[in-house]
Amino acid sequence: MPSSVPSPSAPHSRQPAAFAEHDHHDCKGAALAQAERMAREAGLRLTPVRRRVLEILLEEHRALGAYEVLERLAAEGFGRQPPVAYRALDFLVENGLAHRIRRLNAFAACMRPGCDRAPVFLICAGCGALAELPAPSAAAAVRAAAGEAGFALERLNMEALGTCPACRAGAAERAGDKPGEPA
Amino acid sequence: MPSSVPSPSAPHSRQPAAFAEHDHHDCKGAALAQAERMAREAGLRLTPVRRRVLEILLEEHRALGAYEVLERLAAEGFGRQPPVAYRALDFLVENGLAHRIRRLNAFAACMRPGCDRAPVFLICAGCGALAELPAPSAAAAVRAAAGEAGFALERLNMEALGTCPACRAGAAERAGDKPGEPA
DNA sequence: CGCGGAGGTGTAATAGTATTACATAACGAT
DNA sequence: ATCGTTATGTAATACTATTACACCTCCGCG
Repeated sequence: MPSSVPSPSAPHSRQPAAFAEHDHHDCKGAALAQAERMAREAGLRLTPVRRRVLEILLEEHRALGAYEVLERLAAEGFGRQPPVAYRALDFLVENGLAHRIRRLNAFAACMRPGCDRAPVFLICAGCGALAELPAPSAAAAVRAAAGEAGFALERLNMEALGTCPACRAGAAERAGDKPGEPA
Repeated sequence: MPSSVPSPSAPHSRQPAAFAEHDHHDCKGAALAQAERMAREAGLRLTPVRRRVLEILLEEHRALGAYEVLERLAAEGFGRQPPVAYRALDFLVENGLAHRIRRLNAFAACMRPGCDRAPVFLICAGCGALAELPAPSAAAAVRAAAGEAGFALERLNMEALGTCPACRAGAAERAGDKPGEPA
């Protein structure tokens, strides 16, 4: 039951869904619908394996390893060899429906298919949650600096490790109930 | 002989050393000296293996896999098991003397020990050259966005894939001598 | 209808990257 | 000199990813 975190109020303004309470069934459905629309328009073949992999990735706001995905596929009657998972994952990444999180050797569904192609990924070291944060100004700054160096930029990946709001709150509690920054 | 690329003039203004002609012996020596100074000041133990690994990384402006490093270590009489390389590499990364390039599953010497802890890495898809580009404004933008989301950022990694000035020039030539953007 | 190509799915085998566990040796401070 | 700590070395293994090839299905075309 991913949508039942009962903490009462959202303490921060522009949190990605991954870090906030939300109706995950909706959030998942919306992303999937958007992916399907895109696929139809772009003439992509969202076959059963591919679609199922996307659903699997959408089930949680964290990154899954290829072998983790593969296990679930195998359990459902799909192939049980690594290429089955890798091919579907590569397809999704290639077409902007999923992201590869290199720091984790893992994959995550894209929460904004069609939007920002160079978001920042926030990885919580505490709970493993993964958020996709739009940061156009960061991407622009990189583009500018690269251009000045004469480098033709094709792909950009930004990944951050840290602590999500919930885990910060938890840590602060355990450290002695003063909600300021403990250390 | 890494310092003998005879192209006549530098066409761009603020190129990192990796993309420009330069005296590599100097560049290497400077980075090593700076690393040694830092180690002394911080009380780090830059042991023979560690120092040698740093030298190996400094030999070229590209990222080396752990096993590539290991091979050279083994050939020189150091241990021949993976942990030998990984431990030294981890030490260097941990202390800001090297970087892990996740897109390549590889490691590279830090060209500015003590400076920017969150540079952007430019990876040339053509020749494999790797440049470390300071981009404080990009890092700042990410920090700001993360902070707004209530995320306590600890580590940030930005990696870009593209084409370096030299490879662009080569490609343009092969495509028909018009130095503008071909496609 | 039968044929042929393209792309997709499946398997087997293997390559490449990284870690755990444990023994030994070097160092640094009493 | 001795003890705790840190570093080095090995063996074994876990985890991640790719290559090579067989089959099959879908589609367009004669």
